[in-house]
Amino acid sequence: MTYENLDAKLVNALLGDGRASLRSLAEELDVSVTTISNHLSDLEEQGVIQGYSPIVDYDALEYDVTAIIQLKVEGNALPDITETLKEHRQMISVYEVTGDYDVIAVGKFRDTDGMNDQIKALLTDPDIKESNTSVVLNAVTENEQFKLDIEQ
Amino acid sequence: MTYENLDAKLVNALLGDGRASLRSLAEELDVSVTTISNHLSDLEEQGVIQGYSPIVDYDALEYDVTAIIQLKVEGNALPDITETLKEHRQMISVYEVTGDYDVIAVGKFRDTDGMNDQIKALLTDPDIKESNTSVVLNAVTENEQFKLDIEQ
DNA sequence: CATCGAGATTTTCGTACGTCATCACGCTCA
DNA sequence: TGAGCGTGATGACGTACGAAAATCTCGATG
Repeated sequence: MTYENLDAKLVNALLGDGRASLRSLAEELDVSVTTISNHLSDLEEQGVIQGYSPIVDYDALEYDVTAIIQLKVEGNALPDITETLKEHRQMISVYEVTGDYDVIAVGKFRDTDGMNDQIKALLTDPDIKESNTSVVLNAVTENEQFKLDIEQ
Repeated sequence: MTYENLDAKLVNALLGDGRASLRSLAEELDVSVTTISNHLSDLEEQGVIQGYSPIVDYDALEYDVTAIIQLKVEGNALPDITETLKEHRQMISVYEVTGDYDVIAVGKFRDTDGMNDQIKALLTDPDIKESNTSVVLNAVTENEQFKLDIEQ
């Protein structure tokens, strides 16, 4: 097994259970606990693994509405706009993109009223030339982290 | 402290560090280890916490291209299309939405060639009436899970 | 109708025990 | 020569269990 292979397998194992103990990981990958510990530290230091998080079901917590907001922005205002969006904690993802629009953002809200209020407040910015909001009817998959290829 | 309050604080603490030990969580929230253990089990059983995951930096792993794909679909083919997208493991999120398009999906690819191949393959489906792909220039924030309100 | 209180239920706690993570060390193998 | 291994020592960890505390239930009472 190559070094990189073990790293990829380790990441994949953690993607399966982010709270798995080093011992169980060692058993699963058939290497020693020491090796797991060393590789995991390396992955964290390299920034491949940036941290750990519970997978929270916001639907179960009464954040029922997800919306995808697309914006056309005055060219030089793009950094300001994305920074503003980023500071809204309910914005899950904010992307600067190519194509018809300049920014695509995904946000979660308690209800349609909460969504309306926040989006209307956002759109008062004069640097926003055009906007387009899609409300999510069904999140088929969301924020799914995929497992890495294992080279044989 | 109300029951719900402790649960929200526990989720928030885990959002800060998803591998935090029960003891450190107990100390942070000023309750016993047993209480943390019980509440955490409950949150997991209720589905509020659906699991745990490392936060993987795909950029560091040579998945450099993120694309947002929007599709207009023949009405009755929507479930098939979303299911197909879901099965592509590199699709991070797949949403059925209101608005101009019927489906919005976010995918990650090794490079633009890989992206092109996969998207072209997808678009051969005759039930897709129209598509629009935006390439992400800059992921300002991505898949950020936000902390819960704590009712006082 | 508001209040009380005994009993049941739920929630929290402390303890104890077996397991785990970490670190340093020297060894093995290719 | 460096990646991986095993060992041993130490402190931290997770879990089970019974006891204690808090909360809820609901009929009785003034």
